[in-house]
Amino acid sequence: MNSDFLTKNKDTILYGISLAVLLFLLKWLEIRFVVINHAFEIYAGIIAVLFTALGIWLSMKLTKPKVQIQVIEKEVGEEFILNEDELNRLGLSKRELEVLQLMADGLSNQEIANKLFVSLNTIKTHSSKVFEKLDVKRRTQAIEKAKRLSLIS
Amino acid sequence: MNSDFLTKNKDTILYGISLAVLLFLLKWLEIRFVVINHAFEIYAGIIAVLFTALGIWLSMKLTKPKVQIQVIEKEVGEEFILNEDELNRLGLSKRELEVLQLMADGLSNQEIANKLFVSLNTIKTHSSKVFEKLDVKRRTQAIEKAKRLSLIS
DNA sequence: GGCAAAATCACCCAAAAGTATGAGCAAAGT
DNA sequence: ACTTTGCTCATACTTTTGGGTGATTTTGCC
Repeated sequence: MNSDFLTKNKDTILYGISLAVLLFLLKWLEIRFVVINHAFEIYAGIIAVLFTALGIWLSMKLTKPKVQIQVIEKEVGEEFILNEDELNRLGLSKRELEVLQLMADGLSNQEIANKLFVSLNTIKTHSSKVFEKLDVKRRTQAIEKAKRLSLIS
Repeated sequence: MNSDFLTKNKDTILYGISLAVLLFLLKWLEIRFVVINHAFEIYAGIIAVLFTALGIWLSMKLTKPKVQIQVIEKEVGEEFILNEDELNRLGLSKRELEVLQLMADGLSNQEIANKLFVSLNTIKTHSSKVFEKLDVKRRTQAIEKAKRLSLIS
């Protein structure tokens, strides 16, 4: 309760104390400059600066810092993530998957063979194994199914 | 350039003008209270309040609002939207596109012919036209390119 | 009606894809 | 040593795809 009061009115109390200090200073300077009358301008300038500083400090305490929230929307792409579960379930080997991906990229069997430094026969063998494991009849079916199951990109 | 200077130094100028006004006021009050010497406290209190207000106002101007950037990731859906521009550019007819889609679905030429109630020769003709317009050599290339260009789903 | 484009169809042929069968080799596991 | 798995390769054959040529019909626009 008591500490609530202090916390709640912290700024008010601080302002009050600051003002009291400054007013005391003002009074003290007033007494001095009533006596030494020719330095009146200096006295006035001092209180101006002091109270400006007080105002700045007070303002920073009173105003909550403005937080401007800027929202940026970032589109998340279609990044391909291999479906390892399905891959293991179907039992496709690394080589078979490799051939399947190149098939989907539009390469002919001979082109795939050239790219992988093997013979055309090897590619035909892998293709057959892929069709068997995917239970399809032709490459277009294999590609469609492999993309659907996230086996290839 | 001139307006740049004004915009950039807006706060400084305003502070300067405010200070000038207040100093003028201060000088004016100074002249009056030199004459009427017994109201010195009132004069001191006035400048205190005025410069406090100036400080508060200045502080609000000087502090920049904090900018907090919040990034929201937005998932791009899988919804197929036909790329009509590309379709028009390539000049694919409705029928050609239809055949291309069924090709990508994994159907053989004969199966496509059956589905569309036309002869195998018709499908072969449409295929050839599709390959020509897409500048590809085989169906796997046609499919890959058509998907890339959002012509088929 | 005339014209161009699209759709449909036929036929011939070559190339590519797909099937069937078999074999060899290396690595890993039992 | 034996078995299993994956990769590689060959041969013969069948099926499908794709290119070429040509024709007819339908559709849409002026």
